[in-house]
Amino acid sequence: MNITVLNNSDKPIYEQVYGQIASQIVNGAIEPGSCLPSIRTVARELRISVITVKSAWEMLENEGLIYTRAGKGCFVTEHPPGGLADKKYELARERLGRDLPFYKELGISAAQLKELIDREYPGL
Amino acid sequence: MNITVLNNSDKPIYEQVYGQIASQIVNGAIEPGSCLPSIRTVARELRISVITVKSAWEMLENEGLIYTRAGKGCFVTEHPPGGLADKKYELARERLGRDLPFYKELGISAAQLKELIDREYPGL
Amino acid sequence: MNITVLNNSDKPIYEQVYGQIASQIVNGAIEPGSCLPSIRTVARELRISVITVKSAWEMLENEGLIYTRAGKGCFVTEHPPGGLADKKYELARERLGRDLPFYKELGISAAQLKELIDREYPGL
Amino acid sequence: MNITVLNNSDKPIYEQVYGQIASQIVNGAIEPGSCLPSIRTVARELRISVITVKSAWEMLENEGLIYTRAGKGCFVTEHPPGGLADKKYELARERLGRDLPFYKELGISAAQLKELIDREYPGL
DNA sequence: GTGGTCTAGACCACC
DNA sequence: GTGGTCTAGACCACG
Repeated sequence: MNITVLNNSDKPIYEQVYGQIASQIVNGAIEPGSCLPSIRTVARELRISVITVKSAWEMLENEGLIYTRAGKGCFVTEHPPGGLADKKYELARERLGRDLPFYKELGISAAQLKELIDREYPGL
Repeated sequence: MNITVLNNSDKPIYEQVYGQIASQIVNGAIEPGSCLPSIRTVARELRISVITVKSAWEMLENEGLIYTRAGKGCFVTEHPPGGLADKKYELARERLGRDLPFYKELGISAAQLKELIDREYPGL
Repeated sequence: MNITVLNNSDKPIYEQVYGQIASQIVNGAIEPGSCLPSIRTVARELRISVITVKSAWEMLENEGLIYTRAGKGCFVTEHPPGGLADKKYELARERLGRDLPFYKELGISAAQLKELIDREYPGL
Repeated sequence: MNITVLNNSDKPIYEQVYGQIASQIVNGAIEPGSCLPSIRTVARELRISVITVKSAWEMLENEGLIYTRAGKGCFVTEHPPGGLADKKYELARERLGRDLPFYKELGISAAQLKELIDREYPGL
């Protein structure tokens, strides 16, 4: 449960939090079935607003990655539809889908795009 | 000079307009040196505000894709620094750069990403 | 954070505001990393439109002198590319470059121009 | 009487024309007392509007560089107040005066400005 | 006719 | 509260 918030990022804070939690869930870094820390705890530790954390948690719930039990807390879904590995690809596919029209419009072919990835992806 | 505006898009209108014009310029669909239609004309045709069009035009000018002459109109830059082909890759690289951290965080490798592209890129 | 606006100036208001803020930033009069007053506050104090202030702020952002975070405010860039000292010379060089063709056309030599500066620069 | 008009200049056409004529007068390239070509002739040759040429001629007249005789034409002033050489410096001083506040505000000293000139003035 | 600037007023997302 | 976006309507300089 490591989260880092950058105030000078271009992404809103709630998306930063969402992204990091989501990644740790699909990567297995956070145990399926485990209980997430309360939004108030997270808010206090990251020194951000409770509402901001709540937004992130809501995104996770909408994605089916966690579920909420009133009065108990939020838990990582044990068996998300399709499994965790699929979730990972689903999130990536969704993101890629938003950009492909842009590349196509620009006249970038799949081959050229893959070339760009090789050049720009430093961490393999 | 084809532009389509979606009001229910998540992208602001001026960015939609910018993206479509920018693409047509770097693709050569719009002649270098030619005069763009006046912001008032475009605003009328797309049924949006003059200022919204102007925002898009300003982005194009900041990118060095067009230059504007008060009282005359806006013209496509003949020889942008680096050439049009470079501009095309520059725009794509910029976009890709915004997403790579996301994929890396998710645990998607370059190989997996390229696989995704092959599966999702219908127009080759 | 001192700004003075002259309505009868030949320069548009947003450029006046931009110039004064930019100078105070490159001079260190405004702390790097600090938060600028909100565009609404500045607009109220200077009795100008919010949008006019926003134009100035956008110029500052395009120059890389500030960055803005929606819902938080606008912040002075801590480490602009090249450093603040370079920014200072860059702005001066840019301005000078616009005038040199004029002096050359007039038949003023570099020596004569420097002579003029000595005579006209009261503050050394 | 050589004038070149650049459509893609950032300066308005009437200022381009004004500047070139003014320079040629203060440099002696145009004979004092001589008759300038008619605004219609100039407009035809430069393929610009008569009104545009008229604006330039009016600036010249306001500067005291030419005078108009209705029905006869426009003539270069033989003895402008202070002499032609002074006019040259006057124009330069005026231009410089507009920029010095900018440099001072930026924190650029006279010495630094002269340094910049040496570096940026290619034609001595 | 063109773009440049400025205005007041509105709704939205984020914190 | 903050900035982001969009609107309608106005006046100006330029050609």
